[in-house]
Amino acid sequence: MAGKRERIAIRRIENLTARQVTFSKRRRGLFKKAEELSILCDAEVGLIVFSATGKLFHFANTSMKQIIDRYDSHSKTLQKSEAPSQLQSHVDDNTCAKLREELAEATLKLRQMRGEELQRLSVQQLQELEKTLESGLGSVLKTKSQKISDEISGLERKRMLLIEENSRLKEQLQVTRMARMEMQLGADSEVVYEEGQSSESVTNTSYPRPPADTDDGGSDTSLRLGLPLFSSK
Amino acid sequence: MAGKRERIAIRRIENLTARQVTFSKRRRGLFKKAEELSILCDAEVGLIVFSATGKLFHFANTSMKQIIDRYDSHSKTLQKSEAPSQLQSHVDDNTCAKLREELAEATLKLRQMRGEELQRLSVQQLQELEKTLESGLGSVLKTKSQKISDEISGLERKRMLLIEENSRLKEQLQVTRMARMEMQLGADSEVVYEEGQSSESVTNTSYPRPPADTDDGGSDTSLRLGLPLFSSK
DNA sequence: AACTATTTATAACT
DNA sequence: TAGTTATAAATAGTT
Repeated sequence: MAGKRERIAIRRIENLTARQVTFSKRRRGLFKKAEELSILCDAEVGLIVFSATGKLFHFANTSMKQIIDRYDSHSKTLQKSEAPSQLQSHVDDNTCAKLREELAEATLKLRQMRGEELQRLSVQQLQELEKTLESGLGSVLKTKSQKISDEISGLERKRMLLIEENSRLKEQLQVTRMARMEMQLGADSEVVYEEGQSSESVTNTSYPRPPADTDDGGSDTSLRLGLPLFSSK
Repeated sequence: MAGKRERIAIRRIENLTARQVTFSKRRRGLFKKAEELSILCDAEVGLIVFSATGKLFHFANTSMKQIIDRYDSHSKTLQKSEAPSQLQSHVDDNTCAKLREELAEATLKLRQMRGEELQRLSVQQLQELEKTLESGLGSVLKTKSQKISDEISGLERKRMLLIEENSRLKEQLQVTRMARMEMQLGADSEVVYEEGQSSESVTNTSYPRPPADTDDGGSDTSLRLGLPLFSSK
């Protein structure tokens, strides 16, 4: 009997067994797709995977050496073979290396803030991280509240404007109808019945269209902006 | 409506346009899956793809250089300097620019996670951020609890060992004193007073130094490791 | 690029 | 580790 069978979130699987099983399955799928791409589209594909336990898996439709060489010749950044050639230590290399280092550091911090790679941290560091996250979360909640509040205020303001306009229109309509009624009083005796109908309609504002179309459109826009905010939680 | 929509056979797509379209679609899918594998299973993944037209696409969750180096050290074949001299003549501007871009993005994300630069985010994005932060915070708390629990267990274990050793030492001391007492009973009459002092000391374990110094040092170490955990909250 | 009918991949379960 | 199945994702053919 199957339970709930949903897509997992893309973050490190904490359970060791589950992680290994998923690794096996997805690795197979990935290599299959790599091979298919190389065949279908006449592409040169090289894929290297090290499991968390350090085991190596690799695929190359031509040869890995060839692919790596070709990669090197395209992105001339991953050089520095152990000993011999340190000849080309340009300023650019340093800049690039520094950038890479900073990026690696930032990426690690991001992962840690997302709850990954925490094992290596001390309790002290974890507490600092916790404090940072709580603070960040607080700011986010505050900003979100502010934005929602702003949107609500905006909608309320628009609503008030519409209500005002509506009143004005009702008044105008009333005046118009009164004028028409007076005109008709002198020419037709059935006016009384017709007036009752109209008066009721105005009071309930239940006529399909107000005279001005532009305001109706504005109202629609407001609703479209506002509603998803609360349905997406 | 749609006609027959079957899986294509896995062989080179002859039609150029179809091949290019399929390449685009499948390449995206492949890279996505490569990234997912690296995140989900904590694997090191490097993927290099050259299109039929010679364009390079690549992905590495760490750094391609690191992965290739690791691959080389595993396959133990094409290490050393294959053709490093011509490759390293200059750093690819694109790579450097890309690095800079990625770093900027990572830095922005970090700042946003810390609660800065939130104004430009939509409510939707703020909610995603909130979810991420809550999730990260949960992981941090979980990890911290685990670590503290581990430390407590370790301390408890050490404490038990010390108690054991303490008992053993007391016993030994008792035996030693008894023997000494017996020896002195025949030679000196002042023994009774001295014995009373000593006996009380043993019972309270309040003498400055137990006979074995090594154990005392171990105890100090435990305390130094343990106490800061709880005073730093 | 966008849209779907289908095929695949795969998460949870055996 | 390998199979099964319900469901999510990818994608081939089309617009």
